Amino acid sequence: MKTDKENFFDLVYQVVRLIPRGRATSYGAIANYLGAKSGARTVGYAMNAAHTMDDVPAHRVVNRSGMLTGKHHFSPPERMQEQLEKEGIKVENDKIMDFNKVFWDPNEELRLEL
DNA sequence: TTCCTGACGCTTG
DNA sequence: CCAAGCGCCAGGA
Repeated sequence: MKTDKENFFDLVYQVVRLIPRGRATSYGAIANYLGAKSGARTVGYAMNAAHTMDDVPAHRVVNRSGMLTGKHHFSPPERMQEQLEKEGIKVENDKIMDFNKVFWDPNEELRLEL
């Protein structure tokens, strides 16, 4: 019997998978999109579980400042920045440059299910 | 069952 | 403008 909590995690994975290449979003944006505006931390926790999923580009998810706070959780921490730069996202000092440009807000781009 | 920690975010000083 | 504190949800000991 699955609980609603598991559903929340699954929703997070789906949203992250929908992030287009060369774009990035924040934990709070995803949480807000799922209705848990205060559950940004929970989103990050879901990403931790997503670490086992190759279909979930967790490297495209950063905090609201665009800082690669979760890079330390990648296999090699540098993998996250490397992936982002490979997609065209400029990263410097563990932070995404022009985050306002690469920012991908599900509420603005995916406002179809709500 | 209770306490602590954590890939965050917002408000207040 | 910069720094610190509180609140949120979930999992592990």
